[in-house]
Amino acid sequence: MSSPRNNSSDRRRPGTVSIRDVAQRAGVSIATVSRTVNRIPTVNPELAERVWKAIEEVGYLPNTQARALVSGRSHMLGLIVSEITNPFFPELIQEFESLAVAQGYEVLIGSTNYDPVRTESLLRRLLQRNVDGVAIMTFGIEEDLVQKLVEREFPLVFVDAGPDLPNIQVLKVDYAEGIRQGVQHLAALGHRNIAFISGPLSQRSPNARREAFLKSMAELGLRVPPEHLVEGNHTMESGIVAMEKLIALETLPTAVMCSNDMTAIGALHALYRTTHKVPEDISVVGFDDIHLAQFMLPPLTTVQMSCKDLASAAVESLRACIEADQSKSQRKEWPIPTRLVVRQSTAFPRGSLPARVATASGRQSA
Amino acid sequence: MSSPRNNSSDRRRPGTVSIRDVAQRAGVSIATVSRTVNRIPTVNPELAERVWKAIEEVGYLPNTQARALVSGRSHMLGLIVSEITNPFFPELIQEFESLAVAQGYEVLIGSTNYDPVRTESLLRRLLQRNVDGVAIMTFGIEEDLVQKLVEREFPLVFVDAGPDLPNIQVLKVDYAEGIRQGVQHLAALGHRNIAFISGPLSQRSPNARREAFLKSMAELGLRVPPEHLVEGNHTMESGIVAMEKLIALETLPTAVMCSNDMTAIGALHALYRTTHKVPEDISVVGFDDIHLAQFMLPPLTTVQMSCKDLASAAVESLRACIEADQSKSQRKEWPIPTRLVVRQSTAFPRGSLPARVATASGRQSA
DNA sequence: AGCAGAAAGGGAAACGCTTTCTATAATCCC
DNA sequence: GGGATTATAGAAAGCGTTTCCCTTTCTGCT
Repeated sequence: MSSPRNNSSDRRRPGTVSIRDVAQRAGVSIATVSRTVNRIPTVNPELAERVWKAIEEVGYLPNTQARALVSGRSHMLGLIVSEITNPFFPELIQEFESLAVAQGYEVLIGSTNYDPVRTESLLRRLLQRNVDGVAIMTFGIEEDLVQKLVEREFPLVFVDAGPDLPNIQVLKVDYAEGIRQGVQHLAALGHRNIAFISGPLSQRSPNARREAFLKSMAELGLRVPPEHLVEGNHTMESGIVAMEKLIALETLPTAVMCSNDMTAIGALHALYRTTHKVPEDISVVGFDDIHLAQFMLPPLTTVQMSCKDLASAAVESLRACIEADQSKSQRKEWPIPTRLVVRQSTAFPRGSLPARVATASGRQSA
Repeated sequence: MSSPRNNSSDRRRPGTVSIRDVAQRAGVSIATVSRTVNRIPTVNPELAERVWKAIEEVGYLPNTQARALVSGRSHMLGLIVSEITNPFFPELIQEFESLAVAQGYEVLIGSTNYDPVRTESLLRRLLQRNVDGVAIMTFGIEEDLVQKLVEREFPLVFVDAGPDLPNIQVLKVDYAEGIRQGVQHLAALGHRNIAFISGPLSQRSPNARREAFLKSMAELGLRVPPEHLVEGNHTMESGIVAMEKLIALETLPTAVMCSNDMTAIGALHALYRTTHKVPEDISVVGFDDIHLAQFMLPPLTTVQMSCKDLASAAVESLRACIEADQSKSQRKEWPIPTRLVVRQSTAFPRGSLPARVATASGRQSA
């Protein structure tokens, strides 16, 4: 009882039981307990059983910090998003988290709110917490900032583009395909005047979306006057403002594509408030396919970018990177497909054939 | 160089620098470095400066795991919410996180999705990660489950009600006040037939909201027939379904209160699809005042429960609990006020004075 | 001058675990 | 049956910190 290191001692939080308590209870050494817990095959099955029983009895939970300290792996992943209040991201977080947990990782979440200062301190905090890897799913980030912080080989996954360092993976979203489908869908309905409300052009991904739009239009020989390209910031409010700008033009475009769904929802609101009817007066297409999109009035036609795909590629690439046995896993790119989901916010432009014939407007009672 | 423990040694992740590297560089012992970092006043200012310089030069970041191991504090807080995809919760998470970070805590987030199994494993994971405290902001949880897991004195904060254990704090949301304001607002407009769409009644908080509604109605001598009380589950989908049930009744109530905003938004959709006009045909009141509420069509009248209040009470109570020097901080209750925010989804019932006179319907162009 | 007490830095233990190394007992082969 | 091999368990060395305790050097007082 006077051993210098007796178990269940001094000032630990009451109820905390350590590996020593289990060892004592089972009458084995702590090494054996550790091996049992980690299912190392060299431990005698009978002994193992005794250990498990002891674990059960004393209610032992291995201390993750201690584990992390000795193994060098924290089994935590960082997840950085742009804005947690944009509904796209909670959906992404949910997927990411459940995949990560299934692989035995915990997730530390951070939202940059588009603020470089916040972003930097966020990343620093994550590094200090010894996360095993970070997914930066912000659709645009100051790269030098990252580069500065992560000179060491550190598992990192970006969306669209990242610095060219070892261990850095990139999820390449195929904006071109989904957006082309959207443009072609509108063109097929007869639209010629299609406007685009972009995200913040200081960032990479919003730019890529806009480029994809312009390219798709060019392919069809459709001109896009500069006043039909308005910049927003991916929030609903900015969608409202942007749409109001378009409404103020002499000639309203007959269709609008938006860089994300929240923008499209804002656009819908602006149109509704000014008694423009969607899709009769103007068609609207979003991007992301968030859950809310199908519940809009009318249900929103949008380009789907599956968070499932995004999340699973992110988790998978990080895991591969982390668990790779020093075999330098080459920087790898993971393609993320996109595709158009046609709902009821798009129809023939006014003046062509009656819209109702071709697409349900969704405004009648069921 | 052949010392058994030379710095920047073997298989640590390249770039990782420990307290020893700093000590060597500054020509002091690791104890001094530690004291410097922790700003213990007994270290000579000149020496401290040398140490800080060395820290800067080698790029030292203290290892949080090691710190946690020895100090017994992980400086992490758990935050459990019902459903991260319900927009109320990201708003709450954001507030909670920024307050926690300001206090030097990191946040581990979990979403139960109303699944007791998930909840249990979630809580277990958090305990295993040695979080210093957990905020269970789920508006309803199986209490025995918690009781079982948290027999030890462990800082925990609940919404509405929790088991009566030491170190357990409760945020008492004053549903009565906000809901009474809502009911009285409707009654003052002339409504007599007011329906209520509740949340899942298996949980505590939805129940409290419903009770508050019934009580407020009773105070005014207003009867609530059973068919005007319909149960949902706080999702938009359930709001749609619930509203459809009300619409199918022989006589539509003239107003509906909802247990949360997502339900109200669902109700709005159901009404819109069946060509009922809000607020002319029927008034709708929500609860929570999520960001989206003001962007509904019409902007939603709702009872505000400030996430700021909720988050700051949660963080503050946990912090107090954690940092209390064993002085048994009595179980404390923290009141959270609620209040009605009148927007444009409520008006005189049809048949009374013209609604437009008294309340802007918000449907005209600005 | 001599000593008490303070100031300040270093040595080393401890936190709870993993893992290597070593010791013992059991098994094998000729 | 004896030496060599193979299973299996324990001892102990860390992992990177904090902190207790001790030593050394001063300062001040009689």
